[in-house]
Amino acid sequence: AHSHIPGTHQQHPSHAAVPTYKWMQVKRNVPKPTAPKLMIPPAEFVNQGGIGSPQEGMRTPTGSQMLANPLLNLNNTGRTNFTNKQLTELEKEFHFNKYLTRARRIEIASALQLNETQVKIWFQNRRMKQKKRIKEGLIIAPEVTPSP
Amino acid sequence: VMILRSRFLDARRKRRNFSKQASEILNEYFYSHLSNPYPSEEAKEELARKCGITVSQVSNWFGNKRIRYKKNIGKAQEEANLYAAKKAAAAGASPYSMGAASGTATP
DNA sequence: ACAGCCGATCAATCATAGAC
DNA sequence: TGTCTATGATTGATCGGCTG
Repeated sequence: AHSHIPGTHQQHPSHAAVPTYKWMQVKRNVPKPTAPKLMIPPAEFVNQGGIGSPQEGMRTPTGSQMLANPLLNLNNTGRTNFTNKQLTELEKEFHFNKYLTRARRIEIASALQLNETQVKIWFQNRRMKQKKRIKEGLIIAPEVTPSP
Repeated sequence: VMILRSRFLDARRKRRNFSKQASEILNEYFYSHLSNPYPSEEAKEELARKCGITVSQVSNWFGNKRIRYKKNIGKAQEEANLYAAKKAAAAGASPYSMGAASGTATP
């Protein structure tokens, strides 16, 4: 987003080299604070007794949220750390529908404690991910109901 | 413990560094288009072919390269720039450098 | 007007290969 | 043989453009 007509304006003459073009100065907007987040340490809610259900798609990003107590969020940045449970549910829903209806989105968001936007974005990213995989030859057929 | 599980699913993350030659090609393109290091889909396909990697990998490479270049600026980047610029100039007509955007002007 | 989608990219992070 | 750095991949979220 950003690169218009290239090679047109350097920030400064800079005798030597390394001009510093605008793409180098692109700064994305702060990732949003994401939900107010209640700071109530639910204490022993860490998770039901042990690995009750490691889930199919267990994904443990070391350290970060693996012991995720704050079943939701982030540290300081706007990047949300989805829990395994959330990802598992989203994945399950995706398998059912590649696209969400407004109503469904609200249900999911509510059930998983996420914003509607986060759910929406997750599905968008998930679709792109699948497209990429199919393109790379992996993964099975597209399986699109060829609607007659 | 659970970390073990990570490999289970994240197994794909078994990466392998690209060949020296592939990196050379990618860097050459990057520095010879430093003013706008955003190869088109077609350019990516060609780079992928020449490097023997996938288009996605080319995209990942440029994405990482751009971000990491910014994170420095005025570092070894300067050096690498000269290196690549020179090399590109020498190579002259073969690889890329065609009309397209601009040209790196060569001030 | 407008929200959702696409395609590309960003930015932070993960996990490992390779340098030392 | 371990430690530290370079690097490829992943992913929640943003940017600009297009569309119903």
